[in-house]
Amino acid sequence: MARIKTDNNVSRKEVIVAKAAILFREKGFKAASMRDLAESVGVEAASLYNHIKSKTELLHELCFGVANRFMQKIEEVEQEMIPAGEKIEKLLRFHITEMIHHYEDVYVSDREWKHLSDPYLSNFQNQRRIYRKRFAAIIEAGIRAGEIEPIDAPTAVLILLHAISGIESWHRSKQKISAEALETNMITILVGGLYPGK
Amino acid sequence: MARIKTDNNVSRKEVIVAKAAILFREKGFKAASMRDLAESVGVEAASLYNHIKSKTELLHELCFGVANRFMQKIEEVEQEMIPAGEKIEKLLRFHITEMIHHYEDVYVSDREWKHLSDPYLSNFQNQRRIYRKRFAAIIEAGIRAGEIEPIDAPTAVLILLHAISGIESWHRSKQKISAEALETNMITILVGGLYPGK
DNA sequence: ATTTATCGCTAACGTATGTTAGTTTGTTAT
DNA sequence: ATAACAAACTAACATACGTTAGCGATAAAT
Repeated sequence: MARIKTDNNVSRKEVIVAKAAILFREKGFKAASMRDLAESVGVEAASLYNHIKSKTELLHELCFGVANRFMQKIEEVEQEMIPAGEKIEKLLRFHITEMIHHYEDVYVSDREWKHLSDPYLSNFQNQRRIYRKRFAAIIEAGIRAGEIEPIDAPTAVLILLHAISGIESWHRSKQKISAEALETNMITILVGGLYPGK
Repeated sequence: MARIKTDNNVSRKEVIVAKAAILFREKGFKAASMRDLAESVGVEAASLYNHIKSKTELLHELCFGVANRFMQKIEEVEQEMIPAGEKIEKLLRFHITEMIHHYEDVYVSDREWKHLSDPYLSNFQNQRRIYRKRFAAIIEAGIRAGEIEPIDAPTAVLILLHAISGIESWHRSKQKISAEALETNMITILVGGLYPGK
């Protein structure tokens, strides 16, 4: 009987969640079946339920894991005593590296959260709305300080966050530029548009 | 027996496709059932098959409808004798208005094309790749002309296109700014980052 | 060595899904 | 009015899915 391999203090549940992230990204949450997941873990479907409560729990785990990391980061950045532009850049760089290094998790959280069910769904939507509002508040502070081009802050947030999700395509492409080059390019384009002049 | 209403030279199939777009956007392709669709059309599920061949055909219809419109536009723009910057702006404006006015179609085509099946799947992926290459070629021409900041063109394309898909959130939000204001804001931010100088 | 808890297996249930077959109703043309 | 066609219906199919129950095997604790 082939047990689930667990190295390095990684619980079997965490192994399953990690594999689920890959599968959910490839096929989408609905199209990925528990039997698919079981196969990729190397076990029968029913065996998964010794470690998890339901398929949706896997999605919870992924979505809130990601959401919490971003929420923690924005709280950290908010409290620094630096210009708004630098705060934005820090957040963007965090988004980019998260997208690069926790690719599957971020991707799934971004595109599949709709399949959460209440109360997790509303909870997640709330967290998202709050995050965006706080991000927009940073931009607005920058605008009031004359440091940033006077644009609609909520719109800017949407653009910035979605722009970064473009890394998805980069991640899958064969002939990629380096991660650092990618980050530099993105910051150039995105932050460039925010500053006044020219 | 309640027939499907068709005004204005709109075929019944087109009515179904339009309703499918709304449903696929709301729930995702996999999660949206033919029975859901039937209900939203006002008919029994089996009756749909008098007008369409399969559920996937609905997705074909949507994805290639959108892809063809974009392909046609880029061909038109390529042949104009204007600076690269203006070409880019024209394309971006087209993307934005498409996203605003054919919201459901564009959204579904963007997020659900994975569920196409071959040969349509590879076909669609090809069209997408070609479109992006041609878009990148315009940017590169602009860079060579010294008109645009020297950045990695494929990366820029990804960023620009994904940034526009942020309109999704705008579209659903309650307190929205006007469509024109949105377009202006997006162009400011996105094109601003492309030009050199600061 | 024996008990206990963990983990995997087989079998199966209930439900939902896409789709087909065959029939009936409504519309259009002669 | 009637024939012919389009479009709706009912019924059912095969399949796939998430999940549960119950049992055997392995590892951990005594």
